[in-house]
Amino acid sequence: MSTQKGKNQREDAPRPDDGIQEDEIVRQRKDKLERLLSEEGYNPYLVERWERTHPLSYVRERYSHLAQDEVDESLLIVTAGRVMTLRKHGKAIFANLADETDNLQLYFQFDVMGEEKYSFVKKWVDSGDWVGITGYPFRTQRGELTIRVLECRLLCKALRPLPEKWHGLKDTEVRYRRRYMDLIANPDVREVFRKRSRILSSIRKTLEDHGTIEVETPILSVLAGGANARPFTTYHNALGIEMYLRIATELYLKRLVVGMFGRVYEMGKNFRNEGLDAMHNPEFTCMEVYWPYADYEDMMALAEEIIRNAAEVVVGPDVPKVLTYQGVAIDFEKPFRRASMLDLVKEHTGVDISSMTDDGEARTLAAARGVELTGNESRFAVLNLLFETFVEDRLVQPTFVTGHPTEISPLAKRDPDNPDYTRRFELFVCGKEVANAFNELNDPIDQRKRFEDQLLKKEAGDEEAHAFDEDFINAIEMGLPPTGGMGIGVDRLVMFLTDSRSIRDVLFFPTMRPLTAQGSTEEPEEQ
RNA sequence: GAGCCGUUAGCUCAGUAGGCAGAGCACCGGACUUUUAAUCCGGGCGUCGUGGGUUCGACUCCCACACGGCUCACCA
Repeated sequence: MSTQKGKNQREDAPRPDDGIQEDEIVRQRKDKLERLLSEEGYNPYLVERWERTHPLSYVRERYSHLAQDEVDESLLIVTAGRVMTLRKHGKAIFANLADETDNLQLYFQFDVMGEEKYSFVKKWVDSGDWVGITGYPFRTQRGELTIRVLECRLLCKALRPLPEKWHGLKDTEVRYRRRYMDLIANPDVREVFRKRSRILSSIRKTLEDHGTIEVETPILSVLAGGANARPFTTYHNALGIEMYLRIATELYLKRLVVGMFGRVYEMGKNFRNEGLDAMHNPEFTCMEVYWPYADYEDMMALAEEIIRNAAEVVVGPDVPKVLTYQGVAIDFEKPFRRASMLDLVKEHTGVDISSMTDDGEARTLAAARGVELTGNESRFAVLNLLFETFVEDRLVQPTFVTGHPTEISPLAKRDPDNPDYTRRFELFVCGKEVANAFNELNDPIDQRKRFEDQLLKKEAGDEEAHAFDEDFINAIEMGLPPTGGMGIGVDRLVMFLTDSRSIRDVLFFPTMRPLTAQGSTEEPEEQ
C-alpha cells in the first residue's frame, strides 16, 4: 500500500497509524496471503463461522488421565484458537494452540491427515494465525497432552508477527497503547483482567444479595456534583450549552432514594480533570451504594463484606483472605480496625484537636510540625491536613477512619453529639483511600447552607469546591429518609487484590498522551 | 507542573575514546514423522525516538523537543 499518495501523507502529516510501518515481515505475509488466494483459492478472511464444541480447558480437564501414547477416540474434539508456536519436522508438525481458556499442543502428521491437508498446514499456517481444529486427544511420549489433528481450517491469517515467545512483551508503552499485544504475549496480564471481571461480578452479587438494584444515572450533565474535583467540560451543539462529565454519582442516586427506589447502586466510570500517576487515571471506576434506613455502621459491615467476597474470588474459598500487596501481607480476613480521625491524629502527632476551640492554636501546632498553611485554616481543616500528612500513609492494614469534620464533608449528616463532625468513614488500605461513606445529610436547610459554604470557597478560588445543585435541594425537600451511602474506588480495590503497582495495570486502555497530531487542534485533512 | 532515568531489527536486549550497526527469538529458503525456547544448513531484515549543532566523519558528544517509566506536588 505504498502508493505515492500514501507516502506523501506519511511525510507531511502523521496519520493515526504512523509508527506502525510496513516492515519486511508484514510484506512477506501479505505476499503469502496473495499466494494463498491465487494458488489455493482460499481467502481466510471469508471464513464466517466455526462450530467449536469444546474449549481447550475442557480437553485438559477431561483427558488429564491419559497415559503416554494413549489416544482417546471416543469423542471428536472440535476446537479453535491462535497458533502460538510451530515446530516443523518434515512430515510431522508440533504446534501450540491457545484460546481464552488454555494452551494445548497440536500434532499434525502426514500419515494421519493425508498429503493434501498436511501440506496445506505446512505451507500456509503461521504462528499468530487463528485455526479451527478437529482431532483426538492423546499423550505424547514426553508426557504432553496433545490433540492429534485430523482437520485444520485456517480461520484468520495474522499479518503481524507475535511478540517474542520467551521474553514476552515488556515495553510498557507498547503494552498500554496496544493492550491486545500485551494480552496475547503475557498470560499473567490476562489473568489480572480476568480477576478484575470476577471482582466486579462479586461486588454486584454481594450488593444484589442484599436487595440492592443496579441503576444508571447520567454521565453527561449540566452540573458535575457529588465530589470535590474539577470536571471535564464538553459542549452540546443542539442545546447550545456547556456540559460536564460526571465526577460522582452521589446526587443522582440520592434522588432515586427520594423517588422511593429503595436500595440502589451504580458501578461505572467517573471522570476527573486532574493529574495522572500510578494511583490516578482521568477516568476511573466507582461503585456507589445507598441504603435507606441504614447508617454508616451498616456501610462498614457492607464494605467488609464486599471486600472480603471480592478477595475470595481471587484467593479461592476456604482460604484466609490475606493477600500480598507489593511484598506486604494485607489481612482482609479479620475485622478492619476502626479509629476516629481525631484519635489517629493524636496517636501519630500528639496533637489533640478534640479539646481545642481555637483555630490559631491548631495552626500553630501544625506549623510546628512542618505543615504548610495559608493561615486561614480552621482547626478542622488543620485536623485533615495533619491526617493527610502524618497518618494516611501509615494505614497499611484495612482501617476505617471515622468522624470527619463537617467542614470537609458537605454531604454528610452531622454527629448529633458533636455537630462539627459527621457520621462518616473512609476506608484506607496500603495508605490509600478505598471507600468513603456516611450518613447522608437529609436536612434540606442544612444542605443549602453547606452548598452556600462551598460556593464561598469556590468564589475564594477553590476550583474543586462543590457545585450548588438547586434541584438536589429540591429533591431532599421532598424528603430523603435516613440513608447510609458509600463509594468504593473499584480500580484501587482491584489493584490491591491483584498486586498491581499501577492503576494502568488494571485498566485495559489507560489514558495515554497521543503519539501524533491525532488529538491536537490541527485540522484532520481531507474527507 | 518539577527532578531523575530511558527510547538501537517485529520482540528481548548488547554495543562503540566519534570511524561500514550486533546477538537470540521471530521471518524467508532447504533438510528432518514425538517436538515443546526443536535441531541442522543457508539468507534477508535498521530513518540507532524526532529536529538542530559540533566534527573530515555522530547511534555515540552538545542543545531542544516528543513519548514512556520512576520520584515529588494536586487529587480517588
